[in-house]
Amino acid sequence: MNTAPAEEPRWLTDEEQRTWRAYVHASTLLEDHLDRQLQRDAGMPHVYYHLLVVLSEAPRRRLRMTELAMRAKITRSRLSHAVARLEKNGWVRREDCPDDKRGQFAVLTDQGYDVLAQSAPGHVQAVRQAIFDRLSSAQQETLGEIMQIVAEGLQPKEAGADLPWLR
Amino acid sequence: MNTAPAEEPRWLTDEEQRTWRAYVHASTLLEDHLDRQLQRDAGMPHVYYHLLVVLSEAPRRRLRMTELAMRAKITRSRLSHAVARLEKNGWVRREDCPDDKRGQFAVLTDQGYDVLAQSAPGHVQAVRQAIFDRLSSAQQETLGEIMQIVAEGLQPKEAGADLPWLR
DNA sequence: CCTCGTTTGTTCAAATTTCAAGGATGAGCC
DNA sequence: GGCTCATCCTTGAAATTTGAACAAACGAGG
Repeated sequence: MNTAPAEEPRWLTDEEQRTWRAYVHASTLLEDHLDRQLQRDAGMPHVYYHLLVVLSEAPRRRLRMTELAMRAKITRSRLSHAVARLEKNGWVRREDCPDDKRGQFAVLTDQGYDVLAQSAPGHVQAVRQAIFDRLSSAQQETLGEIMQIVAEGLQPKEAGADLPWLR
Repeated sequence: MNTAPAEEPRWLTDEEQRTWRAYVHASTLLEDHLDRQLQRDAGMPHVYYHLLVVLSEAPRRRLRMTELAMRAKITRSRLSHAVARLEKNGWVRREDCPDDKRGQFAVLTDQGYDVLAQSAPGHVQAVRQAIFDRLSSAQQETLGEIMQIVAEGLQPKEAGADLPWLR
């Protein structure tokens, strides 16, 4: 029996290679760009900003920690640290969950909402300048499709996966 | 004079919003996925792996620190720390530059090359499974174009930009 | 009620990243 | 040479992220 795969791996073609590198290159630059823009204008990195956005859209601007972590695609550990930091800034507050004594709600404060409202225009502009102003509508449409497909492929569990016996 | 922008910012349309969120979602999942895959199979995060790849393609498998930083799109500070770590692992070695006493070469060691050779198939497979196996050739082509465009828009200086008086 | 296994959120330490600062060298110029 | 400014890379501290370990609370059986 072999310790290594018997077959030569399917390497990327030159074309695929170029595409992949372009992706890595662009996504790196974009994350850096948005992080710097938000750090400068809102005082927090992109991930934290996104947490506030997700909270702002939830009913009563609050979510259970685990739910927030899932919607923002980060680990609970990372979220704990992030919320601690945002709490220090006064953007977020924790509240006990009445139904479940283990549970905590992360609540967007009024002050947090204000920061969001003030920095949102700049952020939208940055995203627009980096992406949408440069792409045709056909390209935008395809980009959406592609990212949808890629995300589905990587999603640990899609909606309903917690009910595997139904599939 | 106004302290705030006079005009309502151009918010994203619903369609743009969906596309943007799909992008953030997918790119987050993808980076996490590759980081975990490489951390498990190669003992380093994706960024470090990429450094080794870039070095492996350079003549004599070596590059000046600044050049490596630029090609990998990271800051020199980050590179210094990263190389220090890779040096501890024995995958990279530093060498003085004869022409410029300030300069340092980062050199990929044989051991580093081996690690790369051993982990490359798994990495390629991960990328292929996440992206290329799921996209039509038309989608792949468009993805390449899009990322090329986005990268150019964010590139601090493109080729020749260090000669601004020529433009 | 009790026990077992799961879920929830936190915490610690280690690793990584960022940012500002700094030492050393190079290059142009008088 | 000496002066000035830019470049090369490193360093240290603070911030962030990761992964493992943990206590508390839940919940299904028995």
